[in-house]
Amino acid sequence: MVRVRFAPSPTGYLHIGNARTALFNYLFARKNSGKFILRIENTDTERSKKEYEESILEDLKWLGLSWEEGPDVGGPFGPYRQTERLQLYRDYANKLVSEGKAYRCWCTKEEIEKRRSSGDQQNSGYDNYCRNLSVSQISSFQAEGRNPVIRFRVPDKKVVVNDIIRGTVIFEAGTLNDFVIMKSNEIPTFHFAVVIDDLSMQITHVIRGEDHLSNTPKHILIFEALGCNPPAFAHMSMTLGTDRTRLSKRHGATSVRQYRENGYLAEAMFNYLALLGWSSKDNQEIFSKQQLIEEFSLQACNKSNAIFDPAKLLWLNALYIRKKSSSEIFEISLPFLEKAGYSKSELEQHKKIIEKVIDVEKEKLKTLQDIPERTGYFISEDISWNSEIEKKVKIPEFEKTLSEISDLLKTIEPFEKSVIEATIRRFCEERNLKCIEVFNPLRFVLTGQTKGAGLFEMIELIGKQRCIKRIENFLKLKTG
RNA sequence: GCCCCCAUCGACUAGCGGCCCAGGUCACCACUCUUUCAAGGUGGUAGCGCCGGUUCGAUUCCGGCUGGGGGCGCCA
Repeated sequence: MVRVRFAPSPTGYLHIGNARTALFNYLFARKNSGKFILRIENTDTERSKKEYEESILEDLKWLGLSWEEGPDVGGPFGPYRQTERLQLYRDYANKLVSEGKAYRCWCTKEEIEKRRSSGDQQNSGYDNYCRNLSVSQISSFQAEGRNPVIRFRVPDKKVVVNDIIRGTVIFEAGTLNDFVIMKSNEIPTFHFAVVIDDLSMQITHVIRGEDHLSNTPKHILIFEALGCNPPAFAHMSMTLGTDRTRLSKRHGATSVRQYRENGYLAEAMFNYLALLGWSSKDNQEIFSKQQLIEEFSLQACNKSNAIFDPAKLLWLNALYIRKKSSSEIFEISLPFLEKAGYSKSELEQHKKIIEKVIDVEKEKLKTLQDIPERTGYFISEDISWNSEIEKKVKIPEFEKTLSEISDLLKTIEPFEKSVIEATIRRFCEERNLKCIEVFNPLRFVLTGQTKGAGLFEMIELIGKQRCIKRIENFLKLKTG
């Protein structure tokens, strides 16, 4: 039984790169009919926040990922929050100490740094100072009231990582320093907690970012010291920003929360993230979740880092918007409409018309955020005209033509797209006017915009009375 | 300083010794469709980092170099 986990640390919103890691774990679990487990790694008590944990869970769910075991749903290997498992880590740590595989170290940060900078070797980090302390040294440290950390006694040997994505990677453990597994506050470090948790939660495959590849020997060494076989490892390529450095705030939006708030669809994000560092045999680009699950494999993962390209995400987003029905889009765009100032009741009241508008405007939408400005002139009673844009559409004697069209509109019955179009086209013909010279300015007068859906469907949706009123208002404005 | 990973168009990638004077997608450009804006259609610009091997033959295999990324925390 395949068991994989995603183990975020709740120190911020769900990052795009982490979301991709979560996604790959999820796909692998589903593909292999295994379990996907969510574990909260909150041993950094300084930076971990409950709000972040909640937001990460929300965003994962929004993305469309679901888990069988986790802090919210429980499970047979819980608890799933590391701060609730402290006794477990302490027990294992003490076991290692009693077996001589780990030891207490009383050095302060300053002492370590001092010895490092004064030493002749360029070697960085801890110098294994407390490895073999005498009983008297230990008791004198204790007498000083120092709180020790527990360090792992790193053996001098080769450690082989058989990585599913990268193949065999060999490390010389002798180049590692004895690293801390328990902090002086008796909270485990990441390296120790992951191993104990992956072990006790019976994780079979550890799928994580390449930034952990260099740390993997430490983890394997701990598994071995505990007399256990390590899980299989798969280190995915990293997600970088457009300048090839780590994706960070400098690159704009980096959390899935931000994309969600900017009007991106979960399906688009899901699909896009899957394409980063993975590809199907035939280079297919558009996948449903189900197809992705069927096609996914770790072997097909690319070894080189991938740059997050917002432009391609945007393209996919527009594509997924076009694929959705207008009632679906209406539902998910409600928060955006409300944010633009429409009340819930107002939106409910105009539901039918907004859906029609979405139908007509759908193919122009890039994000859900575009919806308010695209639908505003259908909902509002009155509109205003931007004088800058107006300059583009001026034509001579337009006022006169406009009032004639207004009169014409009054006579149209039924007020439907095809009838309106036929009437106005006939009008242009009779006056010997080029259609385009009439259509564009008319669009501007009626909507305040120079872009939008087909002119006649817009006129129909705006409605006879409002069209006439808008023309009147416009003429009033022009003639003083 | 030490250790590890990676290297095909601007970006994501296909390629697993000859089918490749390198294919697809996004972006970009042009044309087309068109009442606007899009979407769509057609076409185009653009890439195997460098140097040595191996081989009849290297994008593909090996080595070095260079470049990029990562790790070496009482952060995860």
